[in-house]
Amino acid sequence: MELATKYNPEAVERQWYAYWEKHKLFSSKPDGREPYTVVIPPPNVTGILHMGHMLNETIQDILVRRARMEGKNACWVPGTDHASIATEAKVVNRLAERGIKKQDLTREEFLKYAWEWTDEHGGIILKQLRRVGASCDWDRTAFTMDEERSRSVIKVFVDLYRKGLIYRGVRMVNWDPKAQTALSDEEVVYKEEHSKLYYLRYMVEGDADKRYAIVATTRPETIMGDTAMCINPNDPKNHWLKGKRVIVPLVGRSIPVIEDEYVDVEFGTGCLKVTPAHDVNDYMLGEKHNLASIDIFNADGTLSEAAGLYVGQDRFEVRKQIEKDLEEAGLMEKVEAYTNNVGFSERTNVPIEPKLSMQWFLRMQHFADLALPPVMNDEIKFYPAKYKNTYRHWLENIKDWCISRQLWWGHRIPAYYLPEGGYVVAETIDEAVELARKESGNASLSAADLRQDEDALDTWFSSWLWPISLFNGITDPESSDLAYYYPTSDLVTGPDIIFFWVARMIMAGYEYTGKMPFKNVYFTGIVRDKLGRKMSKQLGNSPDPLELIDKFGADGVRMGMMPSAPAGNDILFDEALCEQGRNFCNKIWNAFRLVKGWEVSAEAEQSETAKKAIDWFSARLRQSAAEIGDLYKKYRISEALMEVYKLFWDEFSSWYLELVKPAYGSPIDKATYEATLDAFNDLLHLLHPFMPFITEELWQHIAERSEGESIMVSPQTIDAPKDGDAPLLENFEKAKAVISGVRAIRNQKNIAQKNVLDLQVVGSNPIALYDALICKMANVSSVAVVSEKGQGASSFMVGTSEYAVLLGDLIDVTAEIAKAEAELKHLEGFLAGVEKKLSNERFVQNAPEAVVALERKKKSDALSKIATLRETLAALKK
RNA sequence: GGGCGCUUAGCUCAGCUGGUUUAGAGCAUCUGCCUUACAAGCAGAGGGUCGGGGGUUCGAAUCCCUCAGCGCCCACCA
Repeated sequence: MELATKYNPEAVERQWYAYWEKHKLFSSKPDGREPYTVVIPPPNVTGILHMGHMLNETIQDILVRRARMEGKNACWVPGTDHASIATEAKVVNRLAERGIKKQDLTREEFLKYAWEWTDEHGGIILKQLRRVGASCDWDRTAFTMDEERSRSVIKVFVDLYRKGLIYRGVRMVNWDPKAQTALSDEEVVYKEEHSKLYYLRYMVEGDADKRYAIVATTRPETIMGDTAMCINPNDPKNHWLKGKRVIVPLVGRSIPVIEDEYVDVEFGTGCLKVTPAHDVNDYMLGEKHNLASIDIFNADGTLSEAAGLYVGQDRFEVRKQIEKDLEEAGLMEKVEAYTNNVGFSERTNVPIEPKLSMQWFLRMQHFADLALPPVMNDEIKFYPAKYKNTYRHWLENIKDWCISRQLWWGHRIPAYYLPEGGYVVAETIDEAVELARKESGNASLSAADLRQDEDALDTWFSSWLWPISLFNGITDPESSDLAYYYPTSDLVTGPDIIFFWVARMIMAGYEYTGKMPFKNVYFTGIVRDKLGRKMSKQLGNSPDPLELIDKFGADGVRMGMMPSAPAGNDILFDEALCEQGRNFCNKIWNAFRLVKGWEVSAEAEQSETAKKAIDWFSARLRQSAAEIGDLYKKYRISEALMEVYKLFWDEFSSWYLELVKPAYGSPIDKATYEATLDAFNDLLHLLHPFMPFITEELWQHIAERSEGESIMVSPQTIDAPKDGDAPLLENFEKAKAVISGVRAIRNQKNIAQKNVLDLQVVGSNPIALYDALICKMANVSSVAVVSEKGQGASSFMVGTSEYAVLLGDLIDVTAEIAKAEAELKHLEGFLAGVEKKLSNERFVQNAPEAVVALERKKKSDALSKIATLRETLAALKK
């Protein structure tokens, strides 16, 4: 078999993914095994894969593949989210391109377009996930608006309504004038903005001296909605305004001066304009002081008839215009530059307008009480744990959730209005009619008489059911899938949706199953560019994951991202990372080429060196596998990968393979060859979760694969560490140090590897059993035990043993002296530190015996090394 | 304004309840090598006193206080 010198991922990746799918290797059905379940954070149905997904899905796939290889029944459920606002916005834009306005369509017509769009784009991202290697059970693919999930949402809404947890009412909500819908508090992002602070003159009504109050505001366009001016009763400078009335500038309306300690005396002039319809705090003042509320805005952010002025103009146009008009009217005192925080819609990125409107809300205190304890007491574990704080703070300050959206794309609220007023909430229209008849006493009411609420539900009102609804657990609480797969095992997601999604899933989980929805939450970081900036279209710093996969292979990109992505840490992405991943693939590939290129001989005898190498490497494998298992348990996945990486590259390739490699032109003995294949097989198993494609590709050449088999379900063969492993590994490290010592001397003296050298060890040889191995790797004739090292030797220490390489004329005495003196200085400093400790009586008395004993060992070792060095120096200086 | 977290080699990070030879890894760097698996490689090397200051302790990167810088979350005084 002829193998290329470079690994070509393109040639194997698609083929293996097709093979996995064909043989349903990701498929999961309940059985007697321990389940391991992950539900995907559903990406937007019309979205495409970005670097954030790439990281997130890679982590999930590593966990899922690892669990699968451990013999668990791994089930990773994929799906997409209908993303109501985002998708509706996209559909609206697309229609606009065709010259169609949403307002001109009926709900049904609009939804037809929306489904077309969904069918066209939905599923793209699921295809892309396959390129990454994601081992999802595709037969279980779900959509938050498919029939099962929709029924679940409606059922839950009705249930919560009947439990009294959902209510309808007029409240001040966050209004998105672009999407023209209410938003939840979580969908508002605050940004600092450089704006202006306007000081307006409010003339005092009937004041002979034409005195006026000055009100500072950032939003002069809202004065048409003013229904009071407020001062702090304890503010002496404004005492004179008490009980007076003032005239709203330009508008001419007379409003009362009210008093409330809410007003900050220090801000501006201490006079606050009160606009109850357009400011949250003003709204509270209005409630308290029983003020009128004038809603001066239309849903799209233009001024309404109620404003009386500037009707039909946009809010920001009006701000500019009113500034001029106020100045012309002599009602503007001054304008200052001002920086304040403005709330923006997370989706449409336009400033939020606080607006009074009729909405549906979910009472959250009940859910907060359910969801806080299990996280705080670690029944549900967060990785990293610091997010527990964030979680607690939100739950301890929970506010009711506005769940209605003035959108068509989504789950329509199952509330039905009766002709003569009032409404009923029901899962189906039939049930609604029945309820309506009872409610109204009118037995002749029919479906046609009822009008369903126009609003849709917040997307997250379906997402929060995801771990349950994926297993049909809402519509069928006795579902066998639910019983088997739920609670799910691990959730992998970003901390940015801890409130939107994670917290609410925990709430729904306990409410509807009485159990947690998942046992562990792994929070990923944000993928940034190498300068630490967020990836954005504007900056053009966001690579396309699929192009990266084309260039470096899926395994290369996966492996490249992971080492620098510990849980909760942002990753500074650079293509160089993928190069490292690609190089690693190549390393694995070439190691395989080497092994497969060997000619195997049944007659050849196994060398002592090969035996030693095999013993050592199996111990090394056991040690690493245990370490890796421990790291997985702690969700330190990047460190687990680093461990595998070093194991393969340094220990296996650089040491083991070089040790067992037969001389040029010679065959390898059968026993060593088979042991090497076994080790390779073990390594492929450790590598597979991280790099599924190349490991599957190579495994077929190692194992006798029959159609349908796969490395991912083949048994692991690495044992737990054994008793003798530790000393064996320790001694082997010494042998490596001796070899490295010789090589370093070669490097310094420019002596080629092919020149055989003479090596001596002074006094005794504690690792004599590795002599042959050292001879092979360091290319020395022997390891001679001598009482005194020979002339012209360059020496080095391994532990407390002194090794010497005989160099004859090549020796550079000055350099040797300098080297020895530097080391002596270092050791003397070290010894001084140790002796300081040991001469401290309190240390000897208080420190644990083991620690003191260790210090004594350090001291004697140091003394012995110093003695050796002094002798060396003396000899050199002769 | 409140809270949380971070600051360890050029870069990205480990270093858990203070003690295992005067701090580790990967990448990058430097030197020498086209050595018959791999130059996307091999061998070797250099590089930090753990943000500043103070304290606790026999002993601190590790605990406490303080200052500085950075990041995130929440609140949202017009």
